Amino acid sequence: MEKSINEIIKQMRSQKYKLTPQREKILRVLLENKDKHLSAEDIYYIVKQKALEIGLATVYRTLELFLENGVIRSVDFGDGKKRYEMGNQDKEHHHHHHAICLNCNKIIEINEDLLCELETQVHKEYNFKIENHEVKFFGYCSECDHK
Amino acid sequence: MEKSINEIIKQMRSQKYKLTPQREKILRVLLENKDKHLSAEDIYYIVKQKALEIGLATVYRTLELFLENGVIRSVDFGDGKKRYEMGNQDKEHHHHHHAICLNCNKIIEINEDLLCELETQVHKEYNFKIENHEVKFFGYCSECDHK
DNA sequence: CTATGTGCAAATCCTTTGCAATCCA
DNA sequence: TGGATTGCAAAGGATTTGCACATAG
Repeated sequence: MEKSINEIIKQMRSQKYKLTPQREKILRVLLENKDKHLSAEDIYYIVKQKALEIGLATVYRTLELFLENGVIRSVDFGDGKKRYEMGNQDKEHHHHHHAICLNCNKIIEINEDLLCELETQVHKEYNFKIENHEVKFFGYCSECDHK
Repeated sequence: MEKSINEIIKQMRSQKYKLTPQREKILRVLLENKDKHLSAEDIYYIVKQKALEIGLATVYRTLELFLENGVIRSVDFGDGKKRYEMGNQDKEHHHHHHAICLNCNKIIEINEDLLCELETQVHKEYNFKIENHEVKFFGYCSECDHK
């Protein structure tokens, strides 16, 4: 279940963070675009459009803050910029995968928790022809686990 | 089976490409560092060290060339720069996965063709504690497949 | 009030590009 | 020779940082 904006705001307040109009607006933009994978610049322009003066640096700093607090997560589609979406990266939370079209750059969200059902599955369910896949595991190696 | 340097050189020659000392040196550096995941800058310095004057732009241009011809592939560990290694990205070829330590940034190569055996497997075999994994599929969606 | 947060501009980092000089085939 | 390739320096795009001013709590 996704956290509501109020829960997140409460969470922020309870820490040493201030709830500025900029932060709240960025949060709302992210919430209103759960399906979009916005870049920092995307967010910057959307917020400005909504009649709030804001600097690009503030957007970056706020996203960094949200990232550190598990409010959002970042995804990298290899196009040179990071994108952001609601939700944290914890293992407990739902992971969804992305299929990126090499031709039209469309990003298809694949809600499939098991990685087991490999190319065949993806191909069947989404009619997406896989040319290449990339897997990254983030975590701690045996030497660092105990630190 | 990996192509030998001679095969690759032959392959380059057979096309419209010229075999310059810079290109050959870069190729050798890549061949000699199969396990390293070098960035363009890494390669630049290694080549210079080997007593060959070269420009960083040439390194980038050569890597681009090799990439287009399937001589090398690029990997992105999310640290802001691309890294390169021998081998192409074809589905027919062997894929290996990377486990990236969040603490020491060590990159562990996981030679496992089946993705099925998920976290449990990786944890058992490499003693790597996964906090997060990311999967990317590159290919063509149903709308683009036929083009 | 005062630590925190903001906007702006400058700085950084990686990568690409323009161009005249150079080199391989 | 002549088109491909190089090195340099400048340009580019994304992100970060320094700093004086503004503001939430």
